Amino acid sequence: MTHSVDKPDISNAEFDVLDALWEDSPATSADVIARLNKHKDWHEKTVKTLLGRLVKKGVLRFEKQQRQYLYYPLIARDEYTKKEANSFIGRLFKGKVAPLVAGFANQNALSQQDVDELKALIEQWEQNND
Amino acid sequence: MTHSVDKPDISNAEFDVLDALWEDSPATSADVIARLNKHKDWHEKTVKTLLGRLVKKGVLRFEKQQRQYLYYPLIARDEYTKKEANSFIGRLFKGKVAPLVAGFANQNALSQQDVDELKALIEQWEQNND
DNA sequence: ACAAATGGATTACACATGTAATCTTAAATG
DNA sequence: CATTTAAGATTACATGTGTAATCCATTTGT
Repeated sequence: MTHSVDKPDISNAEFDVLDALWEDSPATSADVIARLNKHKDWHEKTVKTLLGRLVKKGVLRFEKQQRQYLYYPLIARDEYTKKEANSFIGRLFKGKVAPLVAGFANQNALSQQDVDELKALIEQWEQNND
Repeated sequence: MTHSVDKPDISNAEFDVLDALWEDSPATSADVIARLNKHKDWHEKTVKTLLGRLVKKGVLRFEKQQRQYLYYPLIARDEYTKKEANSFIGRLFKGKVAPLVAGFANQNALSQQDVDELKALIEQWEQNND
C-alpha cells in the first residue's frame, strides 16, 4: 500500500446506518430507514442526518436517482471491522487475540460451533506456517 | 448476580487514565500523570480533569492522603474488558468470536504464541464440555 | 392548476469529550 | 511570617454525537 486516506471516525449511530447499507446497497434513504426500523425506532430525520454525516465523512457516496439519492458505501464492512478489531484488541488486550477469546471461554460464551470454527482457523494457519 | 449498577460509559481518554491506575493502585494523581507521560504527552490539568470525571462516573474512588488523594479503581480491568469485548463482538461480529480471529489470521496477525494459547483454550473448553 | 406530501439541506440543541486555564486553599520554603 | 507552589475544584471552550425540527423545492394526488 503506497498511500492511504485517513479513516474518519464513525460514531455508533452512524455505524448502524452504515451497517444497514452494507446489508444491501445501493439503497435509498427510505430503504435504509425501513431496514433500521425493523430493529430500532429512529425518526426518519435522524437517519437522514446520519446519512448526510457519513457522506460528509467520505464513508458513503450517492448518485441522484431523480429526486432521491442512491447511497453506496465507500468502505467494505470487512475492512472496517478488521481495522476496528485491530485497534480494539490493541487497546484492551495489548494486541493479543487469545486473551479476548479466553474471556469468552471464561464466560461460557463459546459454542461448539465457535470452537469448531476456531479449530478450522488454527488448522489453516498451521498449514500455512509449517 | 442479584443486582448490578449501571456501567457508565468510559471515554477513550478516560480509559487511558483508568488503565494507568490498573497498572498499580492506589496511586496519586502525580503517579498517574507520570505513568501516562511515559507514553503520551498530556498536560497535568488534563489528567486531573479525567480523574475527576472518572470519580464522578463512579469508576474511581479516592481517599484523602493529607493534601493529596489516593485513587482506587472501582472496577477490575478484567471485568471491564470482558464487557467491552462482548459488546464489541456483538456489534461487529454478530456475537461470534471466530470471525474476529479469522480477520487476524487473514492479516497474518497471529503469532505462534497466539495459536498455542488458542489451542490451549480450546483444549480446556473441550475438557469442560465433553 | 393547486395543494399536500416527500426528498434532501440547513439549523437546532443538549450532552459528551478532549484539552486545558483559572480559582481557591493549604503546604512548603526562604 | 510572607510568599511561592502545588493539589484539587471550578470554569472554559471547540468539536462530536444523538436526535430531531424547519426550510425549500419537487413530485404527486385531486
